[in-house]
Amino acid sequence: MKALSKAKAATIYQVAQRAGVSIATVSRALRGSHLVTEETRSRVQAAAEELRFTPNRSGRSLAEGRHAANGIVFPDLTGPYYAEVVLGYEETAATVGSSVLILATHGRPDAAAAVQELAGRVDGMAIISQCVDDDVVRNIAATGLPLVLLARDPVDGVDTVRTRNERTARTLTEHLLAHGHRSFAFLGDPAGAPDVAGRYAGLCAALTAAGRDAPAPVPCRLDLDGGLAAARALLRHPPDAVVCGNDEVALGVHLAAEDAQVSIPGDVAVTGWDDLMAARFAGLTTVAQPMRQLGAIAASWLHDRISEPDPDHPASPRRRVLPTQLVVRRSCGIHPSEVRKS
Amino acid sequence: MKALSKAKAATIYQVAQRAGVSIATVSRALRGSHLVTEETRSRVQAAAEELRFTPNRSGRSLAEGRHAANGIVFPDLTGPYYAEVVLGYEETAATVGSSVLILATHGRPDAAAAVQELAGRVDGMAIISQCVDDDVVRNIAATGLPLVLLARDPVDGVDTVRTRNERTARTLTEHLLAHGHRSFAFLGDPAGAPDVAGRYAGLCAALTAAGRDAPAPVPCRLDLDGGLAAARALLRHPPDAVVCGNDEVALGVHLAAEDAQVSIPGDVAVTGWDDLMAARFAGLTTVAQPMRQLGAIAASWLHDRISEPDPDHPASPRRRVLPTQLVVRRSCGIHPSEVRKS
DNA sequence: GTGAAAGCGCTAACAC
DNA sequence: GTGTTAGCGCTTTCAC
Repeated sequence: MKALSKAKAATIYQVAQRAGVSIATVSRALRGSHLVTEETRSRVQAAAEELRFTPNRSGRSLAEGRHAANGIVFPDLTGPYYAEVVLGYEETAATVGSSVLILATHGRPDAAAAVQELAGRVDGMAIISQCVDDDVVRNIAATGLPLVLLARDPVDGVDTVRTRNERTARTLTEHLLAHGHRSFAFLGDPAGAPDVAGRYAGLCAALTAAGRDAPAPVPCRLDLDGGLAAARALLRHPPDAVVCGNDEVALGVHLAAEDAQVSIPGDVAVTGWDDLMAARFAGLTTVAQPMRQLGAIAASWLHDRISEPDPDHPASPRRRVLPTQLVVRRSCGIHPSEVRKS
Repeated sequence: MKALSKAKAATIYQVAQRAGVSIATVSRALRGSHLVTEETRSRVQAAAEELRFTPNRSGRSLAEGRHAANGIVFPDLTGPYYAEVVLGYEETAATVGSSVLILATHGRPDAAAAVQELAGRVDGMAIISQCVDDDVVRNIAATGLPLVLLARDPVDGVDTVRTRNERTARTLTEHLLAHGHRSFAFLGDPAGAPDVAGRYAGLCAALTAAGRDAPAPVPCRLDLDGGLAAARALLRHPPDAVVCGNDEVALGVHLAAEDAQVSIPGDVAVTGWDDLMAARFAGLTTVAQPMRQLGAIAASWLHDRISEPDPDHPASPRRRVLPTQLVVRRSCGIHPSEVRKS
């Protein structure tokens, strides 16, 4: 038995030689074709194991004309939101035999190039939120590469999955109004993300319907620090209620309120969005959304597209809006005795 | 201008034909070689854009003999812990030009096969915790594929990065003893993860040093529900302090305590590990660890290995233990007035 | 049931 | 500066 080179991975040729067969037979044997005698198969398997042979995926992909891999692009993985979506995606992709490539854009200027390059290594790709421009999306879609947009405004003929924002934001606002809150602030930049835009729109719609003025949004980064910074200014003259673009912002407001000795919900009500684990422990009223499912649907739709019978006449684009749910906790001013567990 | 086929991605041959040059020139032009006139380059670029050409990565990888991609394997992505590690990994990998493939094992029985298959599509791979057996790790390492183990007991000659567990657990325990706590419980399965084992060992060491008996561990799943379930039984006769394998478990204990009307820290002290965002809002005493950095180091070491000058004589295996830090909040019994913000 | 050989899309010598 | 061509590792006809 020859010494194994530690540096170079074994190829199908070496396995073939060792087993005394042709590379075609090795390929067949290892992939479970029934066109091989059991005897040959076990000889091949033995050789493959001795050489620790792992088929080179590039070779295989090239020959098969597919990558058996999908990509997912998102702005970041901080905060549980994207992580959950990615996980739902991975889980479903795995069940249909696709590997998953991730790409975080981090707001990098060269994000477009990175996405393009990703497009060359996958059979399909999901894009979350506004991490790249519509132009980039259109270019890639025009390539024929299957695409699914998540939590993002639809583009031309591309599949899109979103969660319900506007309607639930209206419900949330009505709830706050019922609590007697009259003056409102909104933390988040509607222009920055379609989800935030929808939430702001819902707030405005409900306020207008109630005969009240809608506040101008207070743009801020969608994380703890963003909320903290925005709240510091805001809390000097607090409104009755601060509606935040997401939970992290709302939690930032919590921290700022603590610093400023402002009581929640005594002095000001606060709401978030996403229902992160931390929201539960902070007693934050928020909106739960099926993040995992968002990712799962993307992976599943992508798989459908990839295995479409006639790619020249693709099925018409799919759209779906997943329901979201108001989760009332104490931060919006509900009486302590009424606080629902969970 | 011919109609673009929507179904099939363009190849270098089509670009060459359209630009009236050879494929070699296309390759050179597009990759910024200086061996092309500017005039040719722009012709090629125009053709490439018209055809929306994206180089097929399989072809390229095969020719170059490298994938320009790294993998990372982890048990799950729920809870912020792994997500942070993965993000740190992605971030660093991106800066050195590697794409990232993720693989969640979910405790699947065929995890080994999935990891093997992953090994065939990457230039290197990081493995977090005990998501696959040592045998699998050894097999892959023997292949010559660069590997880094994270938060896992070392294997043979494989690079390993961990975070400090035992010593900080001792510090934590001493802190609890100083609070006057005398009876302890530990929630988590030391046999399930090396991190947990280290934390338990530290607890025991500190207790033994203080002349007290170490409690037997109470095995439980490392998530909210695991902690909740384990705590329900435990809280019927609560010890002075419950030391948990991680924050999620500790937060589960919080929920159980709330249900059972047991006060934290009045009736029982609780501590976690990881310093999740939720821990801050739950007032949980815990231990912070540099998860992001863990991932970043893995990616960087992998890159070093991959570009090692002489793969036949690899540098000796690297080991590193990252420091962790006790974060004292109110759940361990500190007086409210002393609670440190953060 | 097995082997020989033709690609898959690309890079990199090597010619010119 | 550009073209020709030989692979990279694999799958898959097509012969036998």
